[in-house]
Amino acid sequence: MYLHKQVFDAIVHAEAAMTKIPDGKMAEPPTMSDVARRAGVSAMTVSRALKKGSHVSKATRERIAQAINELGYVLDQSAGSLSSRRTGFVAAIIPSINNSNFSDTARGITDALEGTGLQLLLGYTNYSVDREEELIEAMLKRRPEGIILTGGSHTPRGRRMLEQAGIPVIETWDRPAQPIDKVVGFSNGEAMELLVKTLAGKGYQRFGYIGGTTARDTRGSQRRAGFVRALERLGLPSDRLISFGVPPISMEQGAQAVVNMLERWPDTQVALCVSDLSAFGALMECQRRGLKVPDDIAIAGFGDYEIAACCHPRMTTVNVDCYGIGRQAALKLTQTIQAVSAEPPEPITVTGFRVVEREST
Amino acid sequence: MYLHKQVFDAIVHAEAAMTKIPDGKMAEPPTMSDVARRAGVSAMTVSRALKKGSHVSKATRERIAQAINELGYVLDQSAGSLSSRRTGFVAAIIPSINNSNFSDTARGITDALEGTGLQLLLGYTNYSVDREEELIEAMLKRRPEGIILTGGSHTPRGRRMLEQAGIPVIETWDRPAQPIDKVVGFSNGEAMELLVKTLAGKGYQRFGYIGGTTARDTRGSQRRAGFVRALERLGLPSDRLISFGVPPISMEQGAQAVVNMLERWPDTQVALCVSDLSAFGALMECQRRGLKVPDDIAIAGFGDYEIAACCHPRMTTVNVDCYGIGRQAALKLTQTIQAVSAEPPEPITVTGFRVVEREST
DNA sequence: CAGATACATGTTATCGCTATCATCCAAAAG
DNA sequence: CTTTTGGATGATAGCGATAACATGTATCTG
Repeated sequence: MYLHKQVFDAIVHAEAAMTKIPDGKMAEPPTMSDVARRAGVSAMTVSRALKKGSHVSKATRERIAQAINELGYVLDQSAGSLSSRRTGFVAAIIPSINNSNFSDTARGITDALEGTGLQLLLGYTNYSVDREEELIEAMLKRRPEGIILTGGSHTPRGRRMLEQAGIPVIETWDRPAQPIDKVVGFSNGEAMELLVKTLAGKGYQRFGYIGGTTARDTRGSQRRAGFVRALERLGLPSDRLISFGVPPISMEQGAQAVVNMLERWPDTQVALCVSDLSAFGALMECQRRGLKVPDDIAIAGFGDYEIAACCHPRMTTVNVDCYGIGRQAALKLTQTIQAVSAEPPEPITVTGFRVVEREST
Repeated sequence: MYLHKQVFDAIVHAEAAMTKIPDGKMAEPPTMSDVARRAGVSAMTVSRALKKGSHVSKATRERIAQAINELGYVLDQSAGSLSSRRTGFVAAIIPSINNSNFSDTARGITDALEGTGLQLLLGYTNYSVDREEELIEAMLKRRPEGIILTGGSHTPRGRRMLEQAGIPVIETWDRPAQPIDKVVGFSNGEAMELLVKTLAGKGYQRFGYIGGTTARDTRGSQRRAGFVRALERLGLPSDRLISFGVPPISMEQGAQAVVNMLERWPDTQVALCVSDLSAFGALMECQRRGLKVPDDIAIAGFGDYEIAACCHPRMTTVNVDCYGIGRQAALKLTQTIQAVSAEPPEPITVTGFRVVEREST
């Protein structure tokens, strides 16, 4: 294409990487036929040589390898996919790649995909369902063989596209009331409830909660709801709720929120935070103000980030096995794809969580 | 009669996308021709209707939109790419997505790509050049329109593939001696030198350095080299070097390393760390041991992560504008791609850095 | 009102690869 | 010595879209 070629030419000129053809025009990147011609075989044989497990004689294979090397040929997988109807990748959409539990999930997916011939294509939404819809469409246009999503909230159109895509869909990190297809997740509400109960068991009575505004982050909202529910069951006050900023709320926002909380309810005994990051911000701010944690105020987070195990005092939190969620999601995906004769996997996998008690409570 | 069959087929298609047809096979997803038939136009017109800026009458456009909706059609971009020679995505390869400066760079890229019609495809290497080579090949097989890399160290084969790919290549976060193509980066060595000089100016004399083993993380090695160089110039001892673990070294490793350092050189005045994460680990460990920071020992990091601004005491570090690197890299990429008549961009952009002095030194 | 101009649409020929079937040949089997 | 077998290879026909050109119609220009 014209545009493409210009760019190509410019670079070739700059790098002198490609050879000039007599008439002065630059060479297009080589195709499989070029390789075939040079190796004295048919294109089909080159295709076979590039695919493991097909019958190509050793001699031919070597000649082809040499031709590929000389030409600097790289297979065009898009063309291959079109023909074979297999694109060789799966899509995963997570809210954020930065400083978040979800990147561990992404690692889990990558690791589980290792050796399956499937590659991960990652997208992130910044916690926006609209952005998610865009991403779903962009991914689907490239025909992934499966798709892994975070959470169970999608736009109606996004949901519809997923339902009609004809590929396995795995929703993670949540337990949607109406799953699209398969699920690997846990109840964020229950996890937070467990934390509240555990701390109540240690004698705490006046709980506060710090999180973002509820609209965007559904998992955050569920944690907050779990907080309220648990306290109501225990007959303890559940109205000390600080909503501070747009999710994901940052360390700095956690710091501001805890100040806010202590102004409104100075006798709060323990502050639970929507994530370890805001909890950390709160923890540092308390120290800055000369408050002793946990003696003057206890603090707990959610997610068991590295920071929770490493800060001082070390922080109580809830571990939700982010990496395992990714692994299991990818596993379920590949099992579904390969479920030709084999049993299809369970539609729903509930992953575990556990409270990690440390020094901050 | 004929019409009947069309409608029937179409309905079967639409419904079968989510269910199974009687014979148990999954329905094929609808193609552009299916849409065209249903809308009573040619495939080409459907293609036009899906592309902005092409002339399709309002009435036709609406009929097509309806057909698309009824069939749940999603454009197959791989097929389109093959024909148009434009895949509509750029590849970026970063060392790590987890808790790192590089995810900010990724954000910068995404943001700068907004509205260009180009999508980001992200891969991460876990700091392994071999993994990088694999990723380069995997990406190139999908024919990106450009590729953004972190750093200037690649395997010979990886480098060769990049040179011959015929697309713009941007190396970032570094100033390679022999760039492949374009560069957006800074000298990690100089940045660390500046930090040393700044702190020496405050009176510190006995500097220690904490980093990972030098083999993998080239940027880490460069920072370390800058550390040594700066001290030599100042005539100060530069032998207090702790290499602890495989990069990227974690918070926990930073904690262990600082202990190690204080055992070997108890009179160290300031510990510089390869990143804010290890610096944070060191900071917390010092507090745990009752050391006052910065009075007993000063600590500085590198990268200006959120944690540096939020921890207590707030941490001195070097800000290197990660987000800006991503933005500028993506900008340079799109400029190069679109350099039809316009000037091609400068081959090398040097990004700035600055020391952020806070309470920990 | 002829010719120019712009828009609306269709037809045809690929894009680069792989599925499929056909062919050839040598080694094994009967 | 014929038949069988299976490995090695080639020829052909798409995969689903778009570029490029062709055609037809409406609107404008002088």
